[in-house]
Amino acid sequence: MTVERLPRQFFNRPILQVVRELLGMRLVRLEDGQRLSGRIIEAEAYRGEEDLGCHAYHGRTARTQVMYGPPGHAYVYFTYGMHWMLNFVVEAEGFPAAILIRAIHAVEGTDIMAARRAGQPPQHWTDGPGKICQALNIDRKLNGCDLCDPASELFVEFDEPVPEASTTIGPRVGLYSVPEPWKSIPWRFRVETKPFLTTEHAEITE
DNA sequence: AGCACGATTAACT
DNA sequence: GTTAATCGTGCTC
Repeated sequence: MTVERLPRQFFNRPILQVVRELLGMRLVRLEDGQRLSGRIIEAEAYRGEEDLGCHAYHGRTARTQVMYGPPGHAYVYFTYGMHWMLNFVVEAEGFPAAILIRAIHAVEGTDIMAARRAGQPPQHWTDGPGKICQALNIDRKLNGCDLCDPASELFVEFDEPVPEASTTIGPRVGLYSVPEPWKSIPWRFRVETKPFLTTEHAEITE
């Protein structure tokens, strides 16, 4: 089966639609031809200069420049003095909007991820935005990376979409000092944890 | 040049 | 539930 990278057209649409459809898709990181990948199970939308939770509320700066660029690129930033965060730039060029990838379910290259997430059990390899970047070796070198360039080392492949009924929506995480309504606006999307299963079985399966 | 704070994590009580 | 770790960013002198 031939799997294709999601085209720029996919990212060049209203952000909430893109976030919703990203669930289940496969994030792929290539390192010397080695594939590290996982299905996206949680993501959040950050949209426009009015959104006080979005870095672009400062306007265009050296850091947020990528968010104003064309869709389908990676916006990778550093925070809390130690963690990298991976985002996808979406919507039209000139308008700042990005999707934070918060959690993936590891599929390929899990031995390498396990080594980088030393001491952590599988369920904690990639269940946070900083953890994903640690497991997949994503840092400032990938900021601005074109996800739609056939030669790029970071991209998204089509995989089985997640049914609407399996998606839960809620407020974004970690915006402690952001004023309302932005603090509570329901722009966080995640694949619902299946009930009646223990944590170690509550994962996406084919 | 200095400052406050952050789209977090891991370890602890 | 609480907290230390740690430094880039954008703002104010």
